[in-house]
Amino acid sequence: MEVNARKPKSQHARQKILSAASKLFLKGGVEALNVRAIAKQAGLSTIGIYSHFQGKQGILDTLYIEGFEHVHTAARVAKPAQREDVLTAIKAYLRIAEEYEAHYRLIFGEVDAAYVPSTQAQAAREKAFASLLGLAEAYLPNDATAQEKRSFALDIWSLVHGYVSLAHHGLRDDSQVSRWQRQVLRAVNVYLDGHAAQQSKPD
Amino acid sequence: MEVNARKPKSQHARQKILSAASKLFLKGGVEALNVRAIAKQAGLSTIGIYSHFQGKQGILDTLYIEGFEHVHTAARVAKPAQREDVLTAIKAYLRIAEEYEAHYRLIFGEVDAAYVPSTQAQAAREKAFASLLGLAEAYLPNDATAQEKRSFALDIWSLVHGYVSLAHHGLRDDSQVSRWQRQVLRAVNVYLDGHAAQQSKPD
DNA sequence: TTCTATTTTATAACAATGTTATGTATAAAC
DNA sequence: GTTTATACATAACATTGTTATAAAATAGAA
Repeated sequence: MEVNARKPKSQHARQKILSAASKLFLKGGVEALNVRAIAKQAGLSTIGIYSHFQGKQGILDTLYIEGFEHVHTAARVAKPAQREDVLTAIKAYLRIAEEYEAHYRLIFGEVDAAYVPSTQAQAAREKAFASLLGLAEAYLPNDATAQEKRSFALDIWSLVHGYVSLAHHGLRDDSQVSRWQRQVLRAVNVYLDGHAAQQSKPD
Repeated sequence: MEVNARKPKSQHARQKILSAASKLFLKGGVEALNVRAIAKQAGLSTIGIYSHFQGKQGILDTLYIEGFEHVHTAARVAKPAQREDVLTAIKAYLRIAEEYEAHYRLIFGEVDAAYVPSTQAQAAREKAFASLLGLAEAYLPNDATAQEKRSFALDIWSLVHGYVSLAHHGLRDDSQVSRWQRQVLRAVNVYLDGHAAQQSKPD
């Protein structure tokens, strides 16, 4: 009676644990993620977290990777990109920051000062940044240097992430999310205006 | 033999505890702040943390207030302010973010997801933001609306804080602090160019 | 100064949470 | 089928914030 024989039974446990952790995380953030709660939600004991994920760190790393994968997805654009495409990517980014708030807080360290992402988790971050570089490449002129692309990507990311972070820490008044997003997009437009003015007058 | 009779004796203990906590915090960040370590550093038992500070939360709140007081100090400028003055304030902000990194991480939540600043601590944040509004007011034309000032302050703060936050989370390559700071200032200049262009063409 | 009330204090115990240890069960390899 | 490796439940451990208890110290009133 081996039903679903393609996946070893232990992978069922791994999936159960990850599914339980994700459910708790999406609903209650990282505070809801303690090994006893995860084990209970999965209908198992805590030891599986250690055998399958090497402990709580492994759970957090998995979620961290998911978080940056969302960022990666949002930032991807096709070449060439106009201003509207940049703004569309930023809207997607902001949507993810809202919809996956727990992930967002995890990837930007609002978790526990002791959490240090694993090497693999850090690779997910690099991949997400690479997609932002892709956005810069698609938007900037073909003769833009690597340094210019990098600077552009960092500028945009700083501005947008800065807004998200300030919102997380009490600097957003009671305005609606959509209004805050319009603020972000307006700020990015101001930046893009300044950037365009620089491009049109070579030093 | 009441030497230093102006300060009740219990205030000596309070000061000892705060001094011990600050010393640990500045050196080891929030991870170094556990009640047993603080008590040991102060040469007392842990109970004083509860009677004088109502627990660890009180210690964190006190340090959080210090953090935003540093921000407040950096952002203060005299009226009227030119671009150079804005850049000077940003440099001061970046210096503080570097020199008081533990404070900076505390005020932006890189501590423990369960830490929620007290009402008094949140007031320190509002005061710091008020000084950024003052910066906006000093820089913008006299007929700028409150909304314009607020937007400007948030834009600048988002951009600068965004850069600091990205640096905290692995997005700063191995470049020197001063080079990163030049990046921030360049980005702010791009933004200010865009902003100036908007000011000179009313919609 | 004495007495009373309040606050502070050291110490032990408790609660929560990540982790490890132990022995058993299951899965994989031969 | 036997042996080896992995997964598992459970209990115990280690750490850290907090509370409980009793005693000491301080502050305020008479």
